[in-house]
Amino acid sequence: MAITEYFIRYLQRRDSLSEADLQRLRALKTEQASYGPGDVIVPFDRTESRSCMMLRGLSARSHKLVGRPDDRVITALHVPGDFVDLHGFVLAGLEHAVIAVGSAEVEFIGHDQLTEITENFPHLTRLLWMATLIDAAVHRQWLVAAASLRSSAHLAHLLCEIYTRLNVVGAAANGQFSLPLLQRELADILGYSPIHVNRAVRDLRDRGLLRWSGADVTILDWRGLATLARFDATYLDLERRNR
Amino acid sequence: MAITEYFIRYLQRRDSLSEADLQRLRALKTEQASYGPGDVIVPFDRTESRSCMMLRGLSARSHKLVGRPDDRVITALHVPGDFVDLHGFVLAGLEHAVIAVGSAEVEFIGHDQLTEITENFPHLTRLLWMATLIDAAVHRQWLVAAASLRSSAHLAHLLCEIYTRLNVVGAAANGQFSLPLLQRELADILGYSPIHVNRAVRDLRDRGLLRWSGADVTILDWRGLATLARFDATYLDLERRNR
DNA sequence: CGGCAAATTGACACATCTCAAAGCCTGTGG
DNA sequence: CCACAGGCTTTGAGATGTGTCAATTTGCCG
Repeated sequence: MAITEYFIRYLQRRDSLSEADLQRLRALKTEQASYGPGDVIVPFDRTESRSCMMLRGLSARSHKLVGRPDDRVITALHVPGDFVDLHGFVLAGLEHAVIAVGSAEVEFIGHDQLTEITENFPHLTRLLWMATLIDAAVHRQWLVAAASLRSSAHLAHLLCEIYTRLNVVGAAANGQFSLPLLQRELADILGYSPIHVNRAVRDLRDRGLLRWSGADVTILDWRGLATLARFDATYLDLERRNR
Repeated sequence: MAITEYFIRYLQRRDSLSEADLQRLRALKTEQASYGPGDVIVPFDRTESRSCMMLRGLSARSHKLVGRPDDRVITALHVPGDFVDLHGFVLAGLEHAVIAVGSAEVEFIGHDQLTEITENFPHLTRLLWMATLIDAAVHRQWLVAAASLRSSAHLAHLLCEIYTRLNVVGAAANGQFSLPLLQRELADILGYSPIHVNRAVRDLRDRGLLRWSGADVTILDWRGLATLARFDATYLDLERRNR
């Protein structure tokens, strides 16, 4: 069972891979698994011995709140090609759970293989490190968005980012993509109430920026959406360079 | 000029360092520099060839907003021992500036030395990686706080975190620490207006949770403050383990 | 057709922002 | 030692953004 080609595209968009790096990646032993909407992919647990990568669909990092079992906060979304909980390999474990958004497929990679890569493949190690740092840059951008954008613009920013990330790995084009997020889940991501998310969605529709029915989103006016969101993709680090 | 002992304490709190690792760290060639309040330590620039570590004081990651030159958002605070822009080594550069909060001293480390570490010191490499991942966990926690806490509790969470991080490296004790942040800067961190920050500070004072005058903060009721903020230090990954 | 979950809408309460003004501290020059 | 200036902090009042609750509509699936 070979590692997803999405991840290789993700890396090749940012650096070139040597033949040895490519072979090492393709030789990874993985286990595949499928999940339905809301299923827990990686439980909140600090003893996991493998990390997972998205193959198909979306996943989210879901934080429980102490003393409020009904509420949760989603701090990240992951698209195909993302190495979702790579950080669980270096840290003592996860401080949150990873759940499926819509139906999803993932591949698990044992931490022993990652340790081996850090011992023998320094360049590949830096690229894995890079992947976790891009996640961190996304976190920072979400903080910037949360602090500086009102609801519609904040939602618009999320949509610009997700579309761009899907587009990078070839999972979306022509402004169209599938976003199987409930408005309740969007609320957990943006930090608003579900009702307010609804108003933001309607606002973007009323402005003629997009069409959105069920899970199908079509961006009608990219320029307008990106301007409203003050979106600038620099933080996704899409330059190709030696690392 | 030797690397800061703070960083070694930071690492030793989370893993044990071999004699070889310690020697490599202490042999790092560094350049030291001092800054006054508000000075730019690392400009917004994608061509920096060295990374900096906090020696004394605080620094912040400051994001400019497109089209709003007067506003900015601060997405991270760094205390002594933090390897502030280590991620600039692996990424194409920074998407933000690093500025001094109060007066500060830092040490710069050339990226060539970091590359050399990734080639020859896999365990040390994983620890550097870990440091950047703890920063990412802090970002996530800030997102959780922003989405789930109201102003006073949100401010309380920041104070609990900064005190804990200062305490870990031995830069604060007995609930007392120096926080040379203007209320305007606190506003840029929390995503509130300076006026609202002021009301939050007053609220914490009125509840008898802390004393705060100028840059001097004394936490009078840690339990109360942590409860209000729903603070749980797990995300700072303070367990000692092999990585 | 019926039933359920999600999406949508309206009305009102609460949180936070903005603008304006007053009070406080500190450094400087007389 | 005092007077002053400037920046920061503090306070007040009204405008805007967002949350909550309740009800209705929509869309999917049995």
